[in-house]
Amino acid sequence: MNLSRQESMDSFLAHCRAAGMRVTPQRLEVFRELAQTDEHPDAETVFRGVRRRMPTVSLDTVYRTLWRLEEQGLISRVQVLSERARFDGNAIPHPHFVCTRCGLVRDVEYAAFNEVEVPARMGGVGTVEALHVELRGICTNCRQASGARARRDSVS
Amino acid sequence: MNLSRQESMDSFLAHCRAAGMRVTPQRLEVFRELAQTDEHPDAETVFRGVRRRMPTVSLDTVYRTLWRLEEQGLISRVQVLSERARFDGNAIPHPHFVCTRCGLVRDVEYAAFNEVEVPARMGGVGTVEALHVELRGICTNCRQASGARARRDSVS
DNA sequence: TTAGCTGCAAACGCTTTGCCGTAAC
DNA sequence: GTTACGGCAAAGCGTTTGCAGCTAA
Repeated sequence: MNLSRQESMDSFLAHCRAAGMRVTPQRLEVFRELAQTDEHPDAETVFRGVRRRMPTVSLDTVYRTLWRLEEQGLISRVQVLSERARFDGNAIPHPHFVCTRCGLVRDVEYAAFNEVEVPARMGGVGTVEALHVELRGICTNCRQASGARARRDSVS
Repeated sequence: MNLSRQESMDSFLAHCRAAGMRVTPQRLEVFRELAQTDEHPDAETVFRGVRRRMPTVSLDTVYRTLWRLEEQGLISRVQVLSERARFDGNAIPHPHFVCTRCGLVRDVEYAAFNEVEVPARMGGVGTVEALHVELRGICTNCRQASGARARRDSVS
C-alpha cells in the first residue's frame, strides 16, 4: 500500500503507458506533488507546488490532470461526489449509501456502524467528535439503466 | 431518533424559540421540506419544493436558512466540509481525519476500519464498492489557536 | 418599535471549456 | 506525421453578499 517515492513514480509511468496515456512533464509533476505529501491538498495548492519547478504550468492543466489521474484510479478525491451541497433533515450522524454514478444519497441500516468505537483522540492529529461513514457504490436505478455496462465498469 | 412529522415540527419550533431565532414561514417550510423526505436534496431541490407552497420564496433565502439550521444542529449536510476539491496520492480507500474548523485532512490509523465488513449489497438501494470513513473533529492546531473557545464550542 | 429576516440582483470563487499551437509517440 | 495535450482566456455554475423594505416578536 505504501510505495517508496521511486517505486511510486515507476508504477505511475507503467500505468500511464499501459493505459495509452501520454507521459508529459506536467503529469509527472502533478503526480509527484501528490505522491510526496500526505496533506491532501486542493488543486490550487498542487498548482503552486508544481509551479515552483515548472513556472509555465497553468491551473487548468492541473485540474485536467487531477481528474484524469483520478479517472485512472491513480489518485483519489477526499469528500467527493457532488458539486452541490446536499442536506439531511436528520442531524444525528448516521451512515449513508452514496451512488458514485448519479449522486443519490440514502440512509442505510448498517449494524457495523454502531459497533465500532470512536476514539476520542486521533494520535497527535486532533480530537474526534463524529464518525461519518459512506458506503459508495452503484444504486439500483443506475445499474438497471446501464445494464451490463455498469457491471463491467464497476470491476475496475 | 425518528420523530413523527408533528413531533419534529414541534421540536423545531421549540428549538427556534429557545435559540431566539425568529420563526418565519420560510424557515418552517424549508425545515418541513427536509423533514418529510429522505432523499437528501440539494438547495435547488429544496427551493423548488418550498416554492410550490410559497411562490415568492427566493433561492438565497433557502441557502441562508439551510446554513442557519445546520449551524443550529437542526439539520446536517452530507459530504460537507470543503468548498474545494481535495486530492489524495493514495487511491486505496482508507480512513481520514477531517478538521471541521480548518478543513485539514490526514490519513489515520483506525483499526476498527479494517475490521468492519462491507456488505456487497445494501438492501434494495444498490451494490457497495467501497467504504469511506471520516473521523470529524478539531485538529490540534485549531484547538490550540482558539484555546478555551474551541473547547466550549465543540460541546454543542 | 426594532432587530432580524427576506427578496432582489449583482458579485464571487472554484472549476470547466473552446480554441489553437505544441509536443509525445 | 498524428493526435493527444497544454496554455490562455473567457464562461459556467453553485453559492454568497449588500442593500432596502418588511415583519415577527
